[in-house]
Amino acid sequence: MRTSQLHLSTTREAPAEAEVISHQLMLRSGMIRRLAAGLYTWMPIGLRVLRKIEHIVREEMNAAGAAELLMPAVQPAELWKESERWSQFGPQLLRFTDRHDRDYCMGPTHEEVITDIARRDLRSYKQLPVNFYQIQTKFRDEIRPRFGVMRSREFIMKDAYSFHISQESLQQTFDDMYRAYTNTFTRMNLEFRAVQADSGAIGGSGSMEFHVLADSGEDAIAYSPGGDYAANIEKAEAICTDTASEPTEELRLVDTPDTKTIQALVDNFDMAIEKTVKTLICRASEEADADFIALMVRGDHQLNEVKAANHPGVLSPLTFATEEEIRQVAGAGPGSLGPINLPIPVVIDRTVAAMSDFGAGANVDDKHYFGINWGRDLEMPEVADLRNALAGDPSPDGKGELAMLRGIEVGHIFQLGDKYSRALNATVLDENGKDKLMSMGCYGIGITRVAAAAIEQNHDANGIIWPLPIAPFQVALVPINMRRSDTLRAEAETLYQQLQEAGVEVLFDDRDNRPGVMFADMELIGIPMRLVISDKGLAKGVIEFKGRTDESSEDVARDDVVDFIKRRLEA
RNA sequence: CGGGGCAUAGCGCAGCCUGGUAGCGCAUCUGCUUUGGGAGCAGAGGGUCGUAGGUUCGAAUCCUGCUGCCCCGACCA
Repeated sequence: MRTSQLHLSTTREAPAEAEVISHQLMLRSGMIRRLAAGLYTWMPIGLRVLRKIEHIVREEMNAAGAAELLMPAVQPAELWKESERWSQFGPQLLRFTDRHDRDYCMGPTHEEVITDIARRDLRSYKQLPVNFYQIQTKFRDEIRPRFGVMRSREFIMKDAYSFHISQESLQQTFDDMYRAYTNTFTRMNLEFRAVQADSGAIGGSGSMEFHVLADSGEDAIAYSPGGDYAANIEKAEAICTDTASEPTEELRLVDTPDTKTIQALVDNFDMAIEKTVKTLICRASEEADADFIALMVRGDHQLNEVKAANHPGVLSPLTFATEEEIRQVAGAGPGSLGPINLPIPVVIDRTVAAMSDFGAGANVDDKHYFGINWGRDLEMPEVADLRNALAGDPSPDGKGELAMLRGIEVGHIFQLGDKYSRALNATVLDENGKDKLMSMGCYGIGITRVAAAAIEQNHDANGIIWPLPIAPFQVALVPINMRRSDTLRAEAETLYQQLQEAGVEVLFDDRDNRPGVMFADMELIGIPMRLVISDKGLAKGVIEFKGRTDESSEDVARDDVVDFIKRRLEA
């Protein structure tokens, strides 16, 4: 392709709205253009990247035995009412009516549609297992679309759904998908990690996320450098190996004016933050014998909201009590809460259970208890894993200590079980001729997000550094002052032809620009290899080669240059 | 949706406080020169200052409503 045909449109400055580097570079390089909040046009150069990503995903899915189909983006409300997600999904589901006043939505995901297909088309266990996938545009009316294409409202996803007669079969396909995803991201030359993930309200035994590693990633990943353990911070178990020491202090009630925060407690009373306890009050679930429930973590620890919401006594989604509600149930404001004389159920984190001689609010304004000890001063409440794991915690697999990484979630594989097959009554006849609910798995890759994540992971001051397998072009062919030399023009055209005939994806910069402009543009859009052809070089019989991340260029004999590039591509 | 901010040419910004001819850089167009790291000179085009109202002789500027966008929170590929 020639730059003159590509509509290459680059800018030196990024629009002020772009915050993260991938968004800035995608706008500057002309990959995408914004239409409205969370809606983007993929310009020719951006679309080439998308197609490359799709191609690899498609090949790996096909290789793993999945069958591609294409479902409608618009879905009828009936199906969603049947699964009860019409009411559960909330405002993230974009709904509208047609001319007959029938309800529809833009598909945010396709469990309902595929399960409907399955219950109509699958009759016998002999047809199982089966794994369908599609690569398709989704719409989720996100509260806050952000970071350009990283979290847009309209995006392209590869979503796959598998159907099984048994858990063993589901597990096997799940494992196949795990390998397919590993192959997929490996082939894209991305640095990634598969991590255990929270399976949320759906339950199920298996849920793994695939994260592209990048310092700017939104998700924290806890992993064991010496072992195989890796988990999303939402899921990572926080282990406490300490046990409570014998009490050495008396319990005492202390006046603590102007001490509403843990930090104030530490500052005003010279208290170690590890000797303080933070109390959070949230709404209780129906299982609890109260409207509210108190959760406690050590002063310097962070409540893990996913773990909290998963606790049976806690209302999901997690809803913190308002200050007014706190006053009603505890008799004091949020700055003076603690376990003693708190008339609601209490759940404490494992670390809190191992504390002694600690301080916490007295449930009276401006008063705290110091020297609290479990067993002596009050009964030990229920203990649970409530906090975020931290670097240095023991690894749950028993191998060494946890370390932290940041990642961008680009894939998720999930064992759904029979949640949707039950709701939509998707059954097949088993070997005894009896109806049996199929179990399901689902497997997603955010195609558009992969493009953004690849940039977050691979860029420098000059622009994008595409990994070769997903680069819009493999080679940039840059002629120097072609307009002044018919010889050079002819040579450049010939080389362009030869590269194309050799199957090389080459972008020929045929604009009448100064060299600096062309170099800067080719680097900004991130083409992995560059060939510079000039009269000067041709006089010596050479073409100049430079890799996108190379410090300097090297001369390659004109006659060898096509083979040289082919060898590079095969490497 | 709650909290904060912004809206002036395609992009980045100044002007607003203290009302009176709308400006700068990049980009675009023309001409000449230049040509191995985002050229120079000369010229040109392009803005109902987000929108609706109000105050005023006069509003980009002051006031009010609305809309859009960005940032922080909960959600997710």
